[in-house]
Amino acid sequence: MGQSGYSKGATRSEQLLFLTDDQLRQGIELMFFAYRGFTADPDRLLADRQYGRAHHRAIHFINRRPGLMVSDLLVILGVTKQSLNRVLRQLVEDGLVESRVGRTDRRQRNLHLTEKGRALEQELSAAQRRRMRTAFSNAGPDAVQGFRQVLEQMIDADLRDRVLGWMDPTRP
Amino acid sequence: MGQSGYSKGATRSEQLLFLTDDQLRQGIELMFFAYRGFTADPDRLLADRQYGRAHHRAIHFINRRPGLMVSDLLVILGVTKQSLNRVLRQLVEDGLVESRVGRTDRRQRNLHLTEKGRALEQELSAAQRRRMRTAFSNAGPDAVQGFRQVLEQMIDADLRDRVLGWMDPTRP
DNA sequence: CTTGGAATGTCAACACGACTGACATAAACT
DNA sequence: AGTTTATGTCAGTCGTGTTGACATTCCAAG
Repeated sequence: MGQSGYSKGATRSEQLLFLTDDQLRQGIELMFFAYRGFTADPDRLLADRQYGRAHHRAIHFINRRPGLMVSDLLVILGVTKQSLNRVLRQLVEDGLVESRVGRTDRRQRNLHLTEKGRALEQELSAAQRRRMRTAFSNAGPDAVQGFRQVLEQMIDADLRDRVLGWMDPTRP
Repeated sequence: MGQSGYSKGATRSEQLLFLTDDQLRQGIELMFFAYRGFTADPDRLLADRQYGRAHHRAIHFINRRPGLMVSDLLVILGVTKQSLNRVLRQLVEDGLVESRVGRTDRRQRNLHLTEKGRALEQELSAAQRRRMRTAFSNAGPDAVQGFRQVLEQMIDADLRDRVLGWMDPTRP
């Protein structure tokens, strides 16, 4: 149960009620409105500093994996190097990110947050965690488990395994 | 249970494990990656026709509430009238949307999809539903219930009630 | 050692979708 | 008649994505 999905005692048509077009549409609209809320708090903080979501994403993942290479970040973010490079250049110029030449392969650049970068990261993620914590707390742990299961399934299949293992190393 | 959240027999610290910063961070990253997947299919279809997500959103909500006014759409989408107007003008010019003068108040414009507009809407929403259906199906109905609970809580509090009643009229 | 290719950076041009500010028009309300 | 509301429009700016072309650096294979 749980994993496979059906509550016991339901008829076949009742079992599939959660897959009606109307339920799916509500799920779609929920994703739209929830994502707006999800990004609202960091967006406000970023706007003050003339930054956008792209800067937030770069900062987030550099903080998560200090020393990661530009090429890794490109795969994670799914954008072109030109697009990422503009953001990265600003962050380096502004002293939030440090780009160190790789030790073994000196073509590579290892990215690190500076103290100033970590400070902004903390501010942004604290705001985002606050909303996530309230949502999780109000919904309860069982709901959180379901939330995770559905979102994992919504990720592109060819990215899913890579990304999930990356997010949580204690995984199959 | 469920609503209030705690599985019986768990200690207080176990009960709150789902609220650790690490769990919250994983939730945040999951939202990022899942939203990319969520928009990927429609994005491809839209790119072929030189449209973007803004067009999709307008088409979606005009289809959902035929005859809705521009001002309603502005509130739902949370953008400026200038931003919406550009998109709307294109859709009208391209013959996907019809803008009819209001019967009672002739300042208002009631928006409707044309046959051509409905055709594109169907194509876009079919692709998006396909992914949502697979995700729901793989995760199961209990997970879907949790998914909905968490996402509802993530919506801005001042929008939540309005939007939820709007999405599902069979609600408190 | 030379050559090929990978990793990275940069310049230019462009598209899109958001924003602000200012102004226009028509219709409704008072 | 004057004000407010609903809508549309023009002009400018910004952040973020794209393609295409080209340069640099450096590892690795011929």
